[in-house]
Amino acid sequence: MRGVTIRDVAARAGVSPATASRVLSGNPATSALSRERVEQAVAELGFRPNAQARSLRSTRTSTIGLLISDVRNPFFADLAHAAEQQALELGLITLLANANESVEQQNRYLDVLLAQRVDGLILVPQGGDNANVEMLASSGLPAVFVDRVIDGIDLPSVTADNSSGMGEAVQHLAELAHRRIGYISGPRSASTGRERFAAFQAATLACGLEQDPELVVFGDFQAGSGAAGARQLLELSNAPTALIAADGLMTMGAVRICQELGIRIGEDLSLVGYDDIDAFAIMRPALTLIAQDADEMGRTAVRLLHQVIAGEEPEPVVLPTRLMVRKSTGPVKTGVNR
Amino acid sequence: MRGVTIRDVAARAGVSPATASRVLSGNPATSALSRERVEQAVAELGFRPNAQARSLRSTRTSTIGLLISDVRNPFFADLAHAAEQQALELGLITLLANANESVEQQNRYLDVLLAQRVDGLILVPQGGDNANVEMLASSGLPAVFVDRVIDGIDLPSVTADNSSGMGEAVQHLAELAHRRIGYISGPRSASTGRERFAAFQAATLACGLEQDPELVVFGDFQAGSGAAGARQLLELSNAPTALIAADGLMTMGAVRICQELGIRIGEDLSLVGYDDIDAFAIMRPALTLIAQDADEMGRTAVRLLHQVIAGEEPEPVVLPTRLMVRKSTGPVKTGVNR
DNA sequence: CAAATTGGTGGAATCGATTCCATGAAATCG
DNA sequence: CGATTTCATGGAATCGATTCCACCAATTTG
Repeated sequence: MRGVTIRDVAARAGVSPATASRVLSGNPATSALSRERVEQAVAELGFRPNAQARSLRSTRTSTIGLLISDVRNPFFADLAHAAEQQALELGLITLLANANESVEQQNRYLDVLLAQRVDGLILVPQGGDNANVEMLASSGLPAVFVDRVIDGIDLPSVTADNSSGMGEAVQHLAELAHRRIGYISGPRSASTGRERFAAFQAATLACGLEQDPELVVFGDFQAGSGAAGARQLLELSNAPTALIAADGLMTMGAVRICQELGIRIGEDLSLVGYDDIDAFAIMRPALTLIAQDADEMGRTAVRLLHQVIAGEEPEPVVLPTRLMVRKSTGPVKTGVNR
Repeated sequence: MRGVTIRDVAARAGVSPATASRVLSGNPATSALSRERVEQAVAELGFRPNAQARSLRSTRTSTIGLLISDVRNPFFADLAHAAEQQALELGLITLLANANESVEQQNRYLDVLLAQRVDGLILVPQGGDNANVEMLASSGLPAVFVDRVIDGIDLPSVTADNSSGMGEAVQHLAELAHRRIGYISGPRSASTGRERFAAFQAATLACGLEQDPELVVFGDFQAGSGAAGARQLLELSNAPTALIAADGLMTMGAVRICQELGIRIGEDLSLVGYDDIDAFAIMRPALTLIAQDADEMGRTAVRLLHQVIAGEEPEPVVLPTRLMVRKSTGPVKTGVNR
């Protein structure tokens, strides 16, 4: 069954490999007769073109790579799903790779995807060692950044406005009379980590809130660090009355810790999460959060990449973020010390 | 930068392409001198071997395909993550593809992955049109089923014991005096859907519970169908006092509906979920659920595939499932009609 | 010291599909 | 009706790395 080549097909159809190839690639310069005979031979032999051989010659693979930072993060799962569907519509196949929030693994997959000669690459860059990403950018392979960018590397990008949603969140908490807001930040190595933190600082300053460095802890966008950060903040002698976490997984970690410590979210503590993850809607209390549109981000990334492949130079796209107020935030409790 | 071939490297190093190739593939029949010169040339030119050309000749790609049914289902996200890490340890690169619970899309990706000449394939088969899967099985390409199987197609598999956890769950509910248990089933097209349903029926029979066909609704393993199913069951004139959902996403849908209908989970209604998803642990009340080890399943699938690639014929592996009792199940309320 | 082994090397064939180029037949035109 | 264009086709080169085979030099062995 395996090892059926186009030569076998051609022989069976009584034509040359050249003609068989033309039929298979939809080249119009083929007669109805040979088209029919080749198609029948293909069916009879169960022929499957070897993509390697094909793209070796034609230098196109109709395949794009999507290198995300964490499959287990629902935000990226959604993004990947939307991107893949959009790619399918454009006739592109998506090979998904998971950097697992590790630069080393990112670089490894970068190598693999380049070696696979994908037609283009969508990348959620990890911070740290950028050598491979720089190589990618200068290689001329169509590529776009999604969600995060790397300063100094000029590639088209789709990102979210990391500032406006955060500003709304801080203002919302300020209006509820919170003065000390704890912040569980993403890593400084990620642009999203830096931008959200900067937005947090700017907003607390603008609202005249306390700017105590003790109120900020740095995590790595994974649940464990969110938990550790929340614990550290909540065990402060002068603990914050509200908490903002900078991504979905760290939010989950923070929630877990609140429960362990017996802190009632929405009453004893106001919590603002990040990312509009399904689970956050059905939690009780439902989580107030900063939402970004993962689906739109995924789709846009593919469209941008498609443009780059077509030789265009698309402008960077910045999608909005917004605060969704639900039940995990409330007025600060005055006089009651927990 | 692009288009550097091994010929360029060889020329720069002053050796033949054959020697350059040997150095690059770690063939011991190379002198220290040429090894050094080739490596330097590679570095200077930024040479990247073309995987297509390589595997065209050597028929190995060191790449495996992992075709899951839904990236957005945390169970499969966990499974994919674990599989990928295990593959990396064995020196294999995982290309992840997402069937999106659709046979058509599964078949499309099956074509692509075969054309990419992956060394092996791990597949969560969709039900329905099996033609492509049969083709796969008879093609001789190393392949294993994970999570689900297709009857009549003899491939090594890693599945969960869909029976024991379900049995425990029904018994647990029976002990809490529930007599009418609603069941939100997976599709009959999936082996897991069928097996869990069969286990549910067997267990209700064994425990002497009601076997009303009205108590069973069929979903498609996605959140929407879980919601629709839960609504249908809970709006029954003679509604069940307990609900079991057959996968994680349908469980989430069911929870959402309970909240919409104002039904207090764990008090008005007992709910047993499926899959040990992080979110289920931090929900209030924490969900009682049937847990399977997604990580172990992913790792085992890769190990099995590795064995198949090595020419062995591994036995099917069945992993245990177990009931984790938390707070969403409680004694049936007698006398109180909601 | 001749013969056999070992080790490194280069030339050339190879993997399978695509595509350039030349060719011959049919169709169109002046 | 001869000349030109169109069209389908086959032969052969090609993509880039691997690997078989032959070769030569250096070493070891009888």
